[in-house]
Amino acid sequence: MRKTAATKPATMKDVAARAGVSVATVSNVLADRKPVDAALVAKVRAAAAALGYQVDRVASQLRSGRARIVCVLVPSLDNPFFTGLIAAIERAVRDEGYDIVLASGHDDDAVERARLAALLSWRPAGVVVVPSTDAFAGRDLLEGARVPYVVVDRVADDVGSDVVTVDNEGAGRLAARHMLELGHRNLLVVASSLDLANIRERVAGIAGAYAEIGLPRPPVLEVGLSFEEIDERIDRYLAAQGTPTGVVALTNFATMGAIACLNRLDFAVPDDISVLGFDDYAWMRISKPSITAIAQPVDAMALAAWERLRARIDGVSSSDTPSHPDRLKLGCRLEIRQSARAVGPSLLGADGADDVGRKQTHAVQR
Amino acid sequence: MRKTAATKPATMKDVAARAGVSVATVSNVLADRKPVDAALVAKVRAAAAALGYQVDRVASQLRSGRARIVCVLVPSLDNPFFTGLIAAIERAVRDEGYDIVLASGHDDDAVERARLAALLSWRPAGVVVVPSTDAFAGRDLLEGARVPYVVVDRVADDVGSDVVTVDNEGAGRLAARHMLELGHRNLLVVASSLDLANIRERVAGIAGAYAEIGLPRPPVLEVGLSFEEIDERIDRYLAAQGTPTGVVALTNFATMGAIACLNRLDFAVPDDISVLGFDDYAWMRISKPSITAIAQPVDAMALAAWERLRARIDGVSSSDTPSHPDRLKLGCRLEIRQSARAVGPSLLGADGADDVGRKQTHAVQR
DNA sequence: GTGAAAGCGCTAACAT
DNA sequence: ATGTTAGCGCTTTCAC
Repeated sequence: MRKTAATKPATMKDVAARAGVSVATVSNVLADRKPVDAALVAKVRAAAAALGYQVDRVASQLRSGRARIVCVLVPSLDNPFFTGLIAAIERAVRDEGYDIVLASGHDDDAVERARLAALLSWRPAGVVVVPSTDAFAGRDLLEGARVPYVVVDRVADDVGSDVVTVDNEGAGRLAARHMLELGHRNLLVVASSLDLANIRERVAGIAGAYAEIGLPRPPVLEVGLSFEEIDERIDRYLAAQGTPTGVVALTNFATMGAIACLNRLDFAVPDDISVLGFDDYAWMRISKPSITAIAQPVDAMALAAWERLRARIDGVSSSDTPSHPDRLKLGCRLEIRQSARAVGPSLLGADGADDVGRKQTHAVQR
Repeated sequence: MRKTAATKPATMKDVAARAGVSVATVSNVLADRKPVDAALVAKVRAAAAALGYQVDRVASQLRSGRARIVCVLVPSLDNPFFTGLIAAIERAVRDEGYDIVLASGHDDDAVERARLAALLSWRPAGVVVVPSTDAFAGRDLLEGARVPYVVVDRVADDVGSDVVTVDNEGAGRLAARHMLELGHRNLLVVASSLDLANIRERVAGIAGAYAEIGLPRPPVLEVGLSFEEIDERIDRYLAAQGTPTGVVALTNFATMGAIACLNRLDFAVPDDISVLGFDDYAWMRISKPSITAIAQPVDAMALAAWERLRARIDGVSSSDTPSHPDRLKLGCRLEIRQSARAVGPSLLGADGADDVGRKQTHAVQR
């Protein structure tokens, strides 16, 4: 049995013909735009259902100029932090009739630009972008397109666009103070790449916390993104510099890599060495030992980004003067578990002793 | 300083005017469709660059009838298996000029249908769908839309559409035979939900392997999807039925949940109890002990799905008679690590002793 | 409350 | 090789 040749999908005209009304009426009924006589509404609905008709959003967008597309561009789809962000954006957006067009910058400026150009050619209502590098190679495209957009997570300099980030310095400080409280003087900071501003801010937070109490800033080891690299760099560092009492890893990959390396070298965590990681995933809870970590407010970031974006989208269509760019900085949480233990008396004053299992930096909006 | 009101993006007409040519020529240059005089090409390119012009894909699609959209619908964006699939699909399609419109069925038939209807209204070139349940609530929409589509991973019955799955029964058999080789007579199978055909197939594979050598089929515990549930069900089972020598968990969530529960109950893995999990993620390698697991060929699945889809897309446009539906079944790999250990002599014949670290089921195409 | 008709930005057939 | 023009399916005036 041979399938019939691909029939074209039904159009509004088909529905109109079947219902015995004009296309304008069909449009008004299906979009619930103008009041239409109840009898006609029923006829139109019946005809549409019979034909399995769905409005062609492409034609709709072209004619109306109103897009129901939100583009999301992230540096990588292999990183659970970004896919978590996407999941949260999807939840926020889907009930408002928007669809997500997704792309990855593959951690590369050139790819980012190319993908962004492709995304923008859909003339989306707005875009959420996590730049692949501090260069933010796609910014000029975004500006040129005059589309509402919000930059999330990786924000290098203070430009005039809406921004949602985490309080990275506060997070670093939070991590450092926890380690100080546990008596760690001799800390190693493991960072993916110091080319990323958010990572540098985390480092700065740690350095600040140590400096505040007169301790030298802990050494920072830049380890890259592949597990092999991470393993090798840490291994070499330990061989050359000796073993610190604790490690703070500044990304989820760095956290995994550090633990993998320490396991391989047969260091016991936390007995031989303490580990404090970044990001909070299920495996960190079930891991043995469970991993003490700084949890980033992924859902809140996504929600805030969408809220801001929607405000801009609605603002534009109602010819509102857009308010000034919004810089939102969300606080992180410390999840105290088993991988970091005390190696001596607290190095903080008594005021640091609010150690009840979770701590939070302030959410700062300015 | 006040921004100027949102200027409309440049159109092809603008570019044509600036370059002193017709819109048709602009179109031909930018789409590289017809040969155009070099001098004009240069002028057009210059004008387009000056205006930062990008073709409006919405208008382009409406007019040409050719879409460069691939829709991807998965049951959940919080599951690394599905996000891994998405990542691989993105890599495959991006270089061919397609963009991905993404949606989640949220493990719910009704949501799946609704999201699919929304996706289809973009009139995509094709869609990749992982059904949320065996009911595959969206299938009729897909059929009605006469759009090329391929069903991935969760496939309940043998319908006439392209399908890419894993050899679930083979995977189950692979897992079971490994445990048998390690001498496990007393096994517990932990499944998320037996409402999913692929899970039932894995169970059947395990049961088959045990039956083949005259052993009773291992008990199967259905634990749901939340960690709390998993923990509670396993805890209760162990209390009531006693401790098996080994656990086989049939999804990544079940694997995590099982390990979490055993950790909480202070069972040592693998000394007190062996664990064999499903899916293969970085945390399983770094975990202590590292987790022996069945790895699914996520990238190969995505690639195969796209290849099939593209063939259909191209086939349709060249008025080819579509070939018969393709059912592709890919083999899984066993990653032998530390979480499953021998508890006695192998229960298999000597032919089962090919234990060199990795095993693979056959890739079957039919 | 309903319909006729214009036109969104582009592509493709046709004319030159 | 280049230009002119119709029209994709819809939304939106504007008549009625």
